Amino acid sequence: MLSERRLEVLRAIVQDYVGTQEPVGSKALTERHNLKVSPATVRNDMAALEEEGYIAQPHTSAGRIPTDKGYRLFVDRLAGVKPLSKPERRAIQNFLAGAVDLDDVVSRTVRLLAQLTRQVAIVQYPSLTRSTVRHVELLLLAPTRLMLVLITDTGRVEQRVVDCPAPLTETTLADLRARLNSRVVGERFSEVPRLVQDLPESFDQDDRGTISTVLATLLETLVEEPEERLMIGGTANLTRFVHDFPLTIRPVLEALEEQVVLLKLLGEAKDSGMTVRIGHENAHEGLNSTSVVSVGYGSGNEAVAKLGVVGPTRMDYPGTMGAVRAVARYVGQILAES
Amino acid sequence: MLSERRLEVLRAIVQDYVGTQEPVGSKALTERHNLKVSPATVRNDMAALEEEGYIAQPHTSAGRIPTDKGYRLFVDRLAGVKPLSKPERRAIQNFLAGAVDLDDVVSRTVRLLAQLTRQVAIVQYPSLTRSTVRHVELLLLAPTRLMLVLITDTGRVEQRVVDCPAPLTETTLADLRARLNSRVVGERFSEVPRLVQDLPESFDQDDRGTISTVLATLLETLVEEPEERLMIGGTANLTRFVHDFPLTIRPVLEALEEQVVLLKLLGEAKDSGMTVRIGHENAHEGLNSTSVVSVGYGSGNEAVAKLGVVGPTRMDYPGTMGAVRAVARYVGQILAES
DNA sequence: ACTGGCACTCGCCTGCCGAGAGTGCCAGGG
DNA sequence: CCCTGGCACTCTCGGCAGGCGAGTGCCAGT
Repeated sequence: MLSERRLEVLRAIVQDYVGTQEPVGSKALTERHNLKVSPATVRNDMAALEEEGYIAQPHTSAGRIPTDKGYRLFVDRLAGVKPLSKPERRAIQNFLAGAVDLDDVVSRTVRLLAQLTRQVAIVQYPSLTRSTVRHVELLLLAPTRLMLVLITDTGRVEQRVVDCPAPLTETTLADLRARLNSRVVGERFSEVPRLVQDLPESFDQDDRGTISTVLATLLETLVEEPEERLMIGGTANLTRFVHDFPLTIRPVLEALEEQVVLLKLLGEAKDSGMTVRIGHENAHEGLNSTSVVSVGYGSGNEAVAKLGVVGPTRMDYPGTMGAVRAVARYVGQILAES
Repeated sequence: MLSERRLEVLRAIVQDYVGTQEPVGSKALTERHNLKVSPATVRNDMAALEEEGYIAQPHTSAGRIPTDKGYRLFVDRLAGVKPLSKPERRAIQNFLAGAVDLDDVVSRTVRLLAQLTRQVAIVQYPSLTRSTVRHVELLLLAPTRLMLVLITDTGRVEQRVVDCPAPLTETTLADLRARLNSRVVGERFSEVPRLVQDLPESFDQDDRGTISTVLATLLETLVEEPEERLMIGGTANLTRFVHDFPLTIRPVLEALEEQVVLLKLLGEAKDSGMTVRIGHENAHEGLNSTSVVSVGYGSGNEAVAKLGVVGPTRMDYPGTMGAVRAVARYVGQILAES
């Protein structure tokens, strides 16, 4: 077990390294933090910390830098979440409140998060699966071809073209539209399959096939993966770590281009509470030198999607976590209001 | 006026420099291209080209590199557009044909373009203003609140919430919906204002205010800036020019994050034909060391939006232009079909 | 008008050296 | 037993000098 002071030394190393981006030595440590001991003592502690794998030296006779394991301990036990200042919180609220539609909310959130953390921000669009239906619209494009438009309470619109096995009249369509809406409006997506199950039976034999097809398409749209879309921003912030360039930045940019990778990344995060994945804890190889801080957000007390930031492992964890948490909270508020 | 051979020398310099990324000297030139003259002669020509500002040397006793002016001449007079091979064209068609909706078309186009050119791709969403109306839907959300959904022939869906001055019945709404659609479906956006002008008059006095409000919202949606949305991809390709890093890459990434900048960038391009903007010809400062190749695309014979790529001034212009043109053509086809 | 030759310039690479930072270890003191 | 000061050692980094080679400009000759 590590003594209290050794933990203190580790904390000091992380803080200094995050600040200066340079390996930190024993002398500098005793000067900048008022540890009540001499450099020599700190050296012994550092040797112990290195032995345990919390810190490492890039080469002999350089200072120490934290390892992934060191950051992990720092995040878990040594640091809290740094709350934002009042003015910052006000600014966030005001900025988000100006959004005109869902796209705008997401895009503002991304910009905000990127600016606050000075890192790459990722925001998932609110998921369908936990949303409720606001309206289902059916439009006849051709006798055997119609368009299905689904509108959700989060303001999202999904459209699908349906090819029908048999022609459909405007009257039947209007009937279907009315009955469908009366059953599903205001309901959770997860409830819809049960609610429409027996709908085809109440129609003419001739139309049942078509109606089943339409309903099948609707259900398909509803269960569609709990979110395909997301938005990222702040990639220019990657250039701030000019040091280990461009070997690090290349794979990161590549990873960020793959929506699939990012979705998996957010998917791996816990559903509730904040998740921090440090360095090699990230499954994707390109992100092995980055950390991902993510959290769920939602309009009610349940998360409907996630957001987060990607930055170098040497990031300001308390500050980043504070910003991510605050943004998630305020986005949730905005979504609840609209 | 430059002699034929000097132009040939310039072309050779551009080609070699684009290939090797290194300043090219007189000896290498005579070896790699079969100019029928000696290095000494080429040196004289180079001196003349430098005098005219088409090439420059980074420092004394290094080879020459083309200037922006040199590239300009190269593009305008010395190089054509290199058509893609048959297999490449097939691949493009197949890849785009797999798209399921408009978002998918755009996202596939971006990926395709980025991959073909190995540069950063930008694709504007098809513009509303030149599209035609496929359907207008009106949904009552509350007695004095309705949602207007506009569906375009390019498969795009726009939605607006309208607050009405007076309550509206379902019957009136259905009436309005029917009359509105019978007038505008299949029409160009630009025609719509004229076509709906006298519509309020045919309704009850009480409803006219509301109907005018709805129509106003519709018209607003129609004239909305000739496109706000676009998609970019292939930013990881920026890391291929590791040389003048990161001084160049930083401002470029920043510029790419600003949708406004990109829209202006595409807006500056000619409406028809391909536009190439080289280095300092780009208004935005961050893009002074890049070239932008852009072209309009559309479902008919008119362009409804633009797409292009951003790359270093030292790019393979003929190849890039060929890829951009081909992709634009095939996207147009896909849009026309759907 | 083109060519070969020649002297010259300059950036890049290499090896070398000294300074400085940081370490590990050890013996001594509270 | 833990902390401390001292000391020798290691290794990186920056600066400097020298050699190499690519490339140039100029000039005299064909």
